[in-house]
Amino acid sequence: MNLSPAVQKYVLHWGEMGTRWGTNRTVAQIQALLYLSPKPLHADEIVDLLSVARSNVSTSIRELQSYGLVKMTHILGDRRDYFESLGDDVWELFRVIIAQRKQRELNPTLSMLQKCAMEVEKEKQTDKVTKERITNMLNFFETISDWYEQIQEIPTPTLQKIMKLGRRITKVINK
Amino acid sequence: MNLSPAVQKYVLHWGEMGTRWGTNRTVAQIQALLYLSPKPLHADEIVDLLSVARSNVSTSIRELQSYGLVKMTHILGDRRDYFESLGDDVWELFRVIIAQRKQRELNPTLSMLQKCAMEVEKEKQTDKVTKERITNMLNFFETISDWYEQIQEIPTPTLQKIMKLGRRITKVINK
DNA sequence: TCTAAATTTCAGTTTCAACAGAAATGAGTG
DNA sequence: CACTCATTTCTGTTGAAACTGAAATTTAGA
Repeated sequence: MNLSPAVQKYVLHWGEMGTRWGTNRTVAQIQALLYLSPKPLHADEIVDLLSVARSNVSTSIRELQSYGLVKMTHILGDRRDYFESLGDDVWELFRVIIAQRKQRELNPTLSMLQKCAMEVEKEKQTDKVTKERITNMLNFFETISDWYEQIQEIPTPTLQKIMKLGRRITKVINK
Repeated sequence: MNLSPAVQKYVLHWGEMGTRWGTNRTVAQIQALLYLSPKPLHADEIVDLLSVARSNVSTSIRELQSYGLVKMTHILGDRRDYFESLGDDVWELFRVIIAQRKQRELNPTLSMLQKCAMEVEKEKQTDKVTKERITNMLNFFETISDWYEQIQEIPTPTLQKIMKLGRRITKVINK
């Protein structure tokens, strides 16, 4: 049981990048592996293919499931859990990632900014510029947060169109 | 020399989040501090305010400068370097961050995917589904990459409008 | 050119998350 | 209800990056 060179390259790279994307190597590798696999895999196959500890696979899969990136399936006459990735629509993956990022990278800051904006207003010694910048940042985070949420509801073909439009969107908007 | 409670909260939070945004705590804290400061600060002031080592400030500032987030200024009759953050337009900050992310989180994967897509075509033993998924992911990354680049060129007011529109953009697009 | 202030480089340490392996728990079968 | 296979939890280890403090370098002015 082993991986083709191209698949191996993909999985290893995905693992390395995983750290920059906010997860750890194993989680990213497993996601890559399941994404590329034409059939569901069970935990021991993953252990084999990636040479990581069984326990590590267990916790990583759990994380992926909690994100909604990986689903469990079963095979008749086999007690073991099998796993497969979302994959038929890459844009659906994108939405899941966006939701995750919002929750981990945006929401905490958003509520901090709200508190800070309140508090700083009462501070007489604080410079006007400082107050203004906190407000600006708050507005920015609110806008981005909303956008992240609305993205969720745009169906794939439309989303694709928007992205492909790129800056030509300017023409449409300014009408 | 000290920080008001609200500013302190902001800076500390920014530092914690920094790790999730792809930098380290000190870099993020300094960026926050300079963003909120109504006047440029020199290195020793930063050391004082954040209680970090002088050398740490030095390397962190360098990183921020390389991103284009922080500029150096001078004051007449003072040899020391003073630093200030971009801040008048939060959306300009956003563009810088986007450019950074593209370079670190997208470009490496984009070129990996291109290589993999080439290679995997030659692999006869590899499943059709696998090949397809690599291609899909490549297309996705190409689209997103383009989008990141085009975002750079959209002026702030337009960008703001687009974001505020959110999913109502659908109506405009589908015409 | 020399000196003192300012900055940067470097080597050692500290910190923290990722991971392995063992032990514990759970679940299906005879 | 025991036994076995599968999964999860827990604890200790490891490795990588962040950070400090000292030493080295650079820079501006006399």
